[in-house]
Amino acid sequence: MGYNVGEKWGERMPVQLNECPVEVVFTMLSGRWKIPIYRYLYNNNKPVRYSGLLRHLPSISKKILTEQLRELERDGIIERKSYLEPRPRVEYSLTSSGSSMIVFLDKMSEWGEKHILSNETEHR
Amino acid sequence: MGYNVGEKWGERMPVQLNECPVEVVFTMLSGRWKIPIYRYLYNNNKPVRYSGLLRHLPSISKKILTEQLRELERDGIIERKSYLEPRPRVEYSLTSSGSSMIVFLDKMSEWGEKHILSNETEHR
DNA sequence: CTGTATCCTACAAGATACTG
DNA sequence: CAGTATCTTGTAGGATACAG
Repeated sequence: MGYNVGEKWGERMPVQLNECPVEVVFTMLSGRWKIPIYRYLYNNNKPVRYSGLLRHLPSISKKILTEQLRELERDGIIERKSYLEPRPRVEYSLTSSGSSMIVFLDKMSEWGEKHILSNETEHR
Repeated sequence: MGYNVGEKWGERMPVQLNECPVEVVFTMLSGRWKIPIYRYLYNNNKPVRYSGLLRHLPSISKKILTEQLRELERDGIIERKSYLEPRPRVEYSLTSSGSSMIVFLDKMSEWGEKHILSNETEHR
């Protein structure tokens, strides 16, 4: 954890070198809908269509969905496959790199389950 | 990972139940300076003064520093101790709960080291 | 030294309409 | 079906001045 302090956290730009990997990974996943999208793809465990995502995420707009998908794709977390067949469709799925994020996401979830509740009760 | 989709991601509010822990933990740590602050406290391994943080984080303003510290404190990640002695000072340190975040932060860092570079080379 | 109080700005996110 | 193109808005983050 001995990295320089980056000047542009949260900026959704392609990754720079010499940044703290934790900050970089955080940035990759920060976006109102990225974790929900990840969860949906992960749980489904098979490619999901654009319209499927739209249906599953009740209050997202198309513009935002496309934006977040493009960023996830750019960062190598998801994969986009377009089929122009009879009825055109686009399918999204996690890349192997994306799937491997589950290692720390699981740990995060565990930490959360253990500490979020104790906060709640502590504070009232 | 079978949680409902929260409506208020990124909102820096006290934690609600029934949310995805991953999203909650993400929210706890999202803030331009939270990871840098965490890193500084973690690496120092002993209480750090407000002015020390201010000096270490070159381009942060006092308002923002105080804000982020208050949120980290509210979420049980750091601890604030104020001494009114001859020369008043305030010291911040990680709580044990905060320190235990290192478990997933290390995994995140590992993932980052492995995948960020391969992205870079891939894309040029 | 350790903060508040104001004011300001940039940008992520959303609403809505249009398109290949 | 799977997107763009515009326009609007809320809010995180910052600059600066003042205060206990």
